[in-house]
Amino acid sequence: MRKLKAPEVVVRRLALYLRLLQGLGDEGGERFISSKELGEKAGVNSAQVRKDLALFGEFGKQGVGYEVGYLREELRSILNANRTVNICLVGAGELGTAVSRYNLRRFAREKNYPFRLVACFDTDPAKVGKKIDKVVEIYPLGDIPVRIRDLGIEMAIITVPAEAAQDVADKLVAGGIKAILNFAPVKLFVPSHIRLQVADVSLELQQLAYYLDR
Amino acid sequence: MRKLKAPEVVVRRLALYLRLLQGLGDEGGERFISSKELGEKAGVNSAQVRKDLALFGEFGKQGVGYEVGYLREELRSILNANRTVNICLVGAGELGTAVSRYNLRRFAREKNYPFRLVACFDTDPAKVGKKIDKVVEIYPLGDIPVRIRDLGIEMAIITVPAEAAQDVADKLVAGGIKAILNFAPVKLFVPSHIRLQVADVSLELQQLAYYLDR
DNA sequence: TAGATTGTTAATCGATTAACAATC
DNA sequence: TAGATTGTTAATCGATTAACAATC
Repeated sequence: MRKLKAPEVVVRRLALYLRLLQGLGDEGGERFISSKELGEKAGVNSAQVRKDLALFGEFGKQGVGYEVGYLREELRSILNANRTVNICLVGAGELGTAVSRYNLRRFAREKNYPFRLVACFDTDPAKVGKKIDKVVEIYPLGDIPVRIRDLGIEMAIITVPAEAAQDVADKLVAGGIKAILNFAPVKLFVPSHIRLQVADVSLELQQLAYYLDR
Repeated sequence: MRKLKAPEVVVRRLALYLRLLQGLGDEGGERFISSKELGEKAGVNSAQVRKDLALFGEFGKQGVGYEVGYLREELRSILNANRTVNICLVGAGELGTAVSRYNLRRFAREKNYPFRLVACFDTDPAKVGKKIDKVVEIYPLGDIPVRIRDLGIEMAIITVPAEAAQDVADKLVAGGIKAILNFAPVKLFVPSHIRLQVADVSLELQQLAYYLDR
């Protein structure tokens, strides 16, 4: 349990480095990779790659680079990608169902995909009791605290309408969730010990639109 | 056509301010809002709000604040939210279909939602020719250049598998797209005049996972 | 006028990049 | 040994916050 407070932007790049290393394949490829090569794949400066990694240890060999397999395992360990993380989804609408299936499939197909969806929640009584992909049950929102505890859920994805999102976030926090990925188009406020990540499609489109005609 | 190169992070906050102002409602609310109030809603420092806005003009009145309706219209103009922007989607799989429907519905329901989905593209011959929500036709990838031109498409959303994403991006760029929102779990490389925004669910989950046990 | 809040300058903070001695 | 590349320090760059005169 490292108590390291790396900047968010560094964590994001580490996740990218890990993905790139995993894409390199176990066999057949080069055994070592330099910060220059990794930087090119990631679209960042080689000094930045070295600095990011150096925050967590000395993983490289001078004159040679980083051993791919070793660095990959180190990053998996740093990012908690070396264990299964149980997640849940709140809001089993169309987007929520699509995201759920996407996740379930990656978990089933990729041996290193660490996120396992173990529960969904929805207010709609017609949906409660049904299952997504025949495996993940949909529970009522009131079950959030029990299920988080009993199923060992650590992170949640919110795909409810904007108006409901803050209330859902509050319930998740009260239930003991540790991190939230929010798809709802609202700014959420959560206690500072809860990690919050934003996946706001219309905000991102609006950002892109700024650059049109420029 | 302002030729202003505002930092990306400022543009993101402007989009957030605009959404907050739109949420305030035309009638009934206060006529003016201070940088302090807007900052609290947005979760940012009041000085930052003033600085962000001051980059584009003098929108406020000393001692009073910003007139809500006026500031909203200015922001809509700055962000190109005051006109309809035609968009397309490549990859009419489950996630793509969900995102498409989400968009179509917001466009239909919210009078100020500026993004209109006018075309989808997919390689699957079984999908080509069908329509999403009975209104948006699915075309083969080869049609990208023609449709971009004929339908006046400015931005694209990519929801194809990782392996296909770079090729799709290249086709979109060749067809004259101006901006791309990428959901595929790969780092894309595009020319510098093309704006690229990332919506990478598994990368965001991986980022969140870092903070577990910390 | 007195109080409030802007727009802007200056101070602070943090992140990126360059440079290079250490060393494989 | 000669060449390459790391880890790290120093230099640069950019973004955030504080402070305040201007003024509604």
